[in-house]
Amino acid sequence: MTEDISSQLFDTVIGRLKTGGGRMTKKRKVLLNALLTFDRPASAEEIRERADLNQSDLVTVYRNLETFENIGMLQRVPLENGTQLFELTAPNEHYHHLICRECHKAERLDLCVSKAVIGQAEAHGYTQIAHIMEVYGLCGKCEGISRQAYA
Amino acid sequence: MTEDISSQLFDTVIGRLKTGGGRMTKKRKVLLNALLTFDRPASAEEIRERADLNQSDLVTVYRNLETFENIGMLQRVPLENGTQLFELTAPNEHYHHLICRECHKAERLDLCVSKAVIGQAEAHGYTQIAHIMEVYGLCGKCEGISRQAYA
DNA sequence: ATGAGTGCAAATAGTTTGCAAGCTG
DNA sequence: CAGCTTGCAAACTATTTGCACTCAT
Repeated sequence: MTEDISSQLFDTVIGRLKTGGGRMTKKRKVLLNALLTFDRPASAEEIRERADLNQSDLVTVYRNLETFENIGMLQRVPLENGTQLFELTAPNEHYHHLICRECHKAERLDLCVSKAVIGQAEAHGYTQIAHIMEVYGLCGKCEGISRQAYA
Repeated sequence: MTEDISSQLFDTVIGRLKTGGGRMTKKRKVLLNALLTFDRPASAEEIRERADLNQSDLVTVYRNLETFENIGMLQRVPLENGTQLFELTAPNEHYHHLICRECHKAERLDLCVSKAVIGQAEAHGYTQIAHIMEVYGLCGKCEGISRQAYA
């Protein structure tokens, strides 16, 4: 993720917030910048830790994440255990990931099923269609560690 | 889901349980039968309500679901809100669904991304690969209802 | 000064765990 | 009768909500 793309995203978020009557507070700016430094989806807790948001309430993080989601710039990524990660995205884009179930390292997958999926869903009479697709595994690093643990 | 397939699944579950030292209790039998009557993934609560498991503890439901999962005969289906549904499957099979986010009605999708997904994951050095893919929407019926509600 | 944003505390909800008691094989 | 299974109560965790206070516009 280059500088350009980051600052572009930043500006887009601000623009959309203002359009919706939102404000740009100090906390929100820091939170947004923290989000931009991730090259993978991150948990609310991780996002707070990053940057100097440590003395912010997690509630604030969640509320801002929700706000970003509402303006179509944030994607929730479900994990196998029912919790979720969050990732800033270009407007109304979304991605699929290969996620290590240990360290949460994630890479974007080069795979999109939107067309097939939306087609089938519409054929069944569904509207407001959304979908998730995530791949979980153990990355090479974590596999080594877990092997050690059980040795 | 025909009788044959159901009873076949039933027998397979029992066989695998016994192999693993498990027992066939009354509750477990009822729970299993309840699961078989669903033609879609269902929540733990729904599963308890079905059949006469009302006076069983939800804990028991969860523990049995876990047991069935451990013998490779149950799939967890994540919802958008972080909760999950459960579905009996043939050994180590899994399915993808089109789920109504209101009534939880679900249909199996005719779509499998396993090969593409596993290929990419292995190329990245991952092991123990699993994946989820679920499609959410509003079914025709629920769309009508929600339109009424906001009218 | 209006109302969006924040913090604190407390509530939720789904799910899991500990332990004593009850069954199954 | 050994130990898998169950129930009850309580813990947990991520997330959400209520309300008073603060800050951006």
